[in-house]
Amino acid sequence: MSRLLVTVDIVLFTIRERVLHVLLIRRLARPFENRYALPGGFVLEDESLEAAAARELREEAGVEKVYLEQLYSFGDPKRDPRGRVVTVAYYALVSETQPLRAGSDASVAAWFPVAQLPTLAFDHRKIVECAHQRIRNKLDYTNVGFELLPEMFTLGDLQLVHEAIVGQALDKRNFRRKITQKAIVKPLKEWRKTGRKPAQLFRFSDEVGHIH
Amino acid sequence: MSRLLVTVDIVLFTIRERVLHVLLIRRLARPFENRYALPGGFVLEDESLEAAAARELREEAGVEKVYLEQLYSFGDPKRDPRGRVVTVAYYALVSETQPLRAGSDASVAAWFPVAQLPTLAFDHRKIVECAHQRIRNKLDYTNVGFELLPEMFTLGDLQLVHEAIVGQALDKRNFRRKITQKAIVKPLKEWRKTGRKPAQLFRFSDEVGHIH
DNA sequence: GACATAAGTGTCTTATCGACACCATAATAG
DNA sequence: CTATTATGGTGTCGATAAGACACTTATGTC
Repeated sequence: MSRLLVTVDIVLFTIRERVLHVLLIRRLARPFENRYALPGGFVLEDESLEAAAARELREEAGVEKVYLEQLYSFGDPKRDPRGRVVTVAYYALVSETQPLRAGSDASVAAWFPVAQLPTLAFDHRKIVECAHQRIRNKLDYTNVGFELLPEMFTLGDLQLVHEAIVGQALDKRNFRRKITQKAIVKPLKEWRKTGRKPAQLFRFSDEVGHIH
Repeated sequence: MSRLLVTVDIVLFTIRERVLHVLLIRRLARPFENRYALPGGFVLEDESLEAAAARELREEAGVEKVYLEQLYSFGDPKRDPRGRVVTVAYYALVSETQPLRAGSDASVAAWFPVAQLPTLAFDHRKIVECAHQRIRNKLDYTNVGFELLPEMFTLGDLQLVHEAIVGQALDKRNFRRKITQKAIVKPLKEWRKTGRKPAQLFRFSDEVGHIH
């Protein structure tokens, strides 16, 4: 009946320049000094795991109100050289347009393409890979794709999100067919006029509700 | 940076009499004295989470060598009236023929149909429902169905397992087509002679490997 | 030998998924 | 102003998967 250190670590995804990125934080303390690691920290005595994850996201990444979901718990006794630490990993999704609050120490937090990560501290690489796999799997049967977009988006935007997550190009017509016939998206009467030909805007059809 | 109590709880499934059952243990101590609860216990300082789950299964249920997979972690600060306890839940699957070792205190451990559970201690009902949903979802695209069967089984057996998990009858011909064309099952040259017409025996085709 | 029980087998229809090519519209470059 | 370029938007065909559906066969029991 021993007490253990319990942390949460969060894999925060976003899409920048059509590429899936993860937020990493440069460690200033030992162990793994100067290595990049996931945002995270200890769970306090009276907060839920999810609340801890949300708080760490706020404190370390300056991010508020994100889609947040539990990923997996990692408890190998040797995963932290300092001693026994169990971590409950979460993943989170933010749209590119929702900027990180500058409150976080910008010099240490940075976005990395998920396909080109630096060497990470602890077992964080494994955690990132686990999270990436999870959102790839959930792309088809849940709403995770929408969480990486602003409220209004074009079908082109949505396709780019899917392509960034699965890491390969998709057929435009097949993609649009699948999305529209699932009726999880609601066409608006507005068109985006930027760029080339105006594109119709859509929003997530909240009548369906969020599926996890 | 507070230390927290960390437990593992295990939802152990089996199929008895064509119905999905869960193993529960009657609590002898407070809180929830005399209520049924999931087998589980504290994680020791130097064992992994999975090792803790396997150990508790051995100690409390007398079960060895089962399919064991992490389910979810529950960390509501109020989930245990004694104080803060984070639990990492696992689910496990055993075949009906693999008997529980009598070593466990048989008077307190008992199987309950998952559809007719007694009132459970803590948040264990939620954990069982979460596990049930998980294996239902995984039935189609993983091997969980086989883990509830002995090494050799008939397609009729396998169909009964699927029916017990999804809770409804399946069409025999469609089921057999799906199973056989996925080639995840290997026909043997043996027939089971019990019952009525002899039925061909199969085994899980381990060439495919286990898919989680 | 009649009956009860589970094993085993095929077709048709429908839905889904992937492959595939062209025109339209607006901004920008020359 | 017109040529270029980038993105938006659209339909068909074939393959595959999935669901609905009924009868015959082998064995044990009464």
